[in-house]
Amino acid sequence: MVTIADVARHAGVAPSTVSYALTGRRSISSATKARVEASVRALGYHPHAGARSLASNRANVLALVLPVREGMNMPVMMQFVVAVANAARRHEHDVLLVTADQGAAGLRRVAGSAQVDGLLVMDVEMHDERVPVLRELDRPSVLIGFPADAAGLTCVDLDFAEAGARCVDHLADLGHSYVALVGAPRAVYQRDTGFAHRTMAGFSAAAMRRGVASTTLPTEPDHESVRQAIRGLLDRHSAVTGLVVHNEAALPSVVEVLRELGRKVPEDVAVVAICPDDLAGRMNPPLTSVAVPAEQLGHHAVALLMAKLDRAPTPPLTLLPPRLTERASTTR
Amino acid sequence: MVTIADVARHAGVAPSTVSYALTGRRSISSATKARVEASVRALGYHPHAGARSLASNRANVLALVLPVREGMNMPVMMQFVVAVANAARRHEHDVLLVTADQGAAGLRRVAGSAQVDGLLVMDVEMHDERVPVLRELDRPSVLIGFPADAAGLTCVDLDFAEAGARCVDHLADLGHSYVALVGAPRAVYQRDTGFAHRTMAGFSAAAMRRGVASTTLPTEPDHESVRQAIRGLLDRHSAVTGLVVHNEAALPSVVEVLRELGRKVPEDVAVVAICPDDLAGRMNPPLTSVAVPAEQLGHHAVALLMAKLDRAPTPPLTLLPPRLTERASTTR
DNA sequence: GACGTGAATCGAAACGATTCGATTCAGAGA
DNA sequence: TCTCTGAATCGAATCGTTTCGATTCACGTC
Repeated sequence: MVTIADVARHAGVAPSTVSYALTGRRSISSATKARVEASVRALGYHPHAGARSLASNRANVLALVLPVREGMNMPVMMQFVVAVANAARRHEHDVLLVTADQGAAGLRRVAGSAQVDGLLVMDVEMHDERVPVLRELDRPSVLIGFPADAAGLTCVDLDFAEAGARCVDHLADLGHSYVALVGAPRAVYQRDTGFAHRTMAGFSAAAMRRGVASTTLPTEPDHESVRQAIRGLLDRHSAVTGLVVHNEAALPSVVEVLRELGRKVPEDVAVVAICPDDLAGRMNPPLTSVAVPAEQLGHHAVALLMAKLDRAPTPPLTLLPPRLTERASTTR
Repeated sequence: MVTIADVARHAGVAPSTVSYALTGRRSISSATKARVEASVRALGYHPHAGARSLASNRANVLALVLPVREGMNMPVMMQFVVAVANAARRHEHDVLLVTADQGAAGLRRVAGSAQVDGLLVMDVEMHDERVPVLRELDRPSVLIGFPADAAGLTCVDLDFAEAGARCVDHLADLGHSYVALVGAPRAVYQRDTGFAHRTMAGFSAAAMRRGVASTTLPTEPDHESVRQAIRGLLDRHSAVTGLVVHNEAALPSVVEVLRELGRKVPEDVAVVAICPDDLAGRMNPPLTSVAVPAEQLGHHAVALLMAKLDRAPTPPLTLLPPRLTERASTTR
């Protein structure tokens, strides 16, 4: 293995000078710096991560705590993961995966062993068991999503309440007077997952505000369940002409079932989705949607965590404003 | 921070004794061991990962190199990731994420800095640029999937050739005499991704062997493309009565389009999918399928990597045998 | 009773970086 | 000429483990 001492010898300087030349923590003459960098390349030097973390008390690694639970949407999740990993790299950090089944012990382990400098927690529930653990840990963390009691935490999320409201507003603007929210699977609500609740709350509140009748139903993603749910919905609430779908996995089935039931989109039923933009655009017809900006959320979360690591002040709550894109599934 | 010296003091032994008691690398009397463990719990001691890796030359971390490319199926990918993470934990290892966009430099960095002990590489292409890098690295690695030239590498994968063949055999057994392979998006073939090629090869070879006419078509996942593809297929090859679908994302659309075209499944067209079991079972009708055993593959890959880390001999190539499950989309 | 043996434990030297004074040196100011 | 200053560099301590002899001790043997 090539060590910093080898580089120092090769460049004719002291090891500490190499360190300063590479980290930039003290001023080094540009001539020396260039010589050091040349030696680094010549020898193929990579600082030993363990030694570095031991000496500097920084691992340059973030933990990404990702639950994989029933009803979750994997493509969206994956977008997050990749966005986070890439954003972290841009800040000279790597990402260590911690799955939810490792539980509180997993969090304590990676934080306690100084394996990671900070934690990023995804898919936070209203009463999340991981939240108290995070509080007791001495490492900074950022939650993507937020719990009922967010005191003392840093959270980022899409403003789902506003997203739900924007959907209703859009439909109301188009003249619809009876709308339904086709939501996440029941399990997600039972877990009290924040984003699902907030969407629903925003949806209902906006309906009230706009004087639009509304109803909501949780939906399982398999085709048969969707069929029964939609059929039941249109039976019981025959005046419904606008659907807000907040369930990526069920989306194709919803559209198909409407067609099957002879309801044309958008003529008979308008559909607005809350999902990643590319998914909405690929549907047939392309769906008007409020984007879930996975990429942007991931970047933002990493940026906040970096700020906390630098002891910079950070806003406790960041809600990204929803953006609605009109496509063929709703028309004026 | 609680250090091993603190634990040693608390337990009344030398630091080295604590180390031996915890790692089990030398025999320690059970009385002492118990005392040390009690102290560890009492003080909440976690060994400092950096110090450990520096001293022992092992990081207890695996790199998971995951590309996220066009045409890839995220749910399957995610199953892999989670399976790998959990399997790694069972071997006392963590998982560091390396995304493909970090390229060869990323591999060199994590390996060169001793950040990881070994690498797991997913979605390997026939002529994968990462393969030469892996060869030059001094760390052991395991590929999930395999390249054209696998000499000197350790690879695990589902036996996709056999999977394709099993599908044809099943359809041939049912009396079908003209079958089609609805494959991955064109981009996947253009990249020379191994699994897609091998499925196609196995499919075609089996068709020859069984005296069954066959055709193949790459397929984009969006609904409209699927419709055109399937319609075109049934126009040009009107005698096709059996479909093998190796494209998770297109699956729902394929079934829907068949229905739309008035072809009943399984009466008019039999469908066999190559995809994760749960997905096949959730479709309407439930599809006969050859399972892509993500969980099993992930575990196996980790087990092999662990064996290599222990310098145990490992088979260079492992092909998991495909398992076909009959469901409602094909009938006798 | 001296001796060899093996199990249990100790002590100290790595491991490879960072970091904090200390040192050197050139140039400015008096 | 001497001192002062600040930039550039050096040297040594430090981080918290693991690991490799060395040491201790109890016990059985001759």
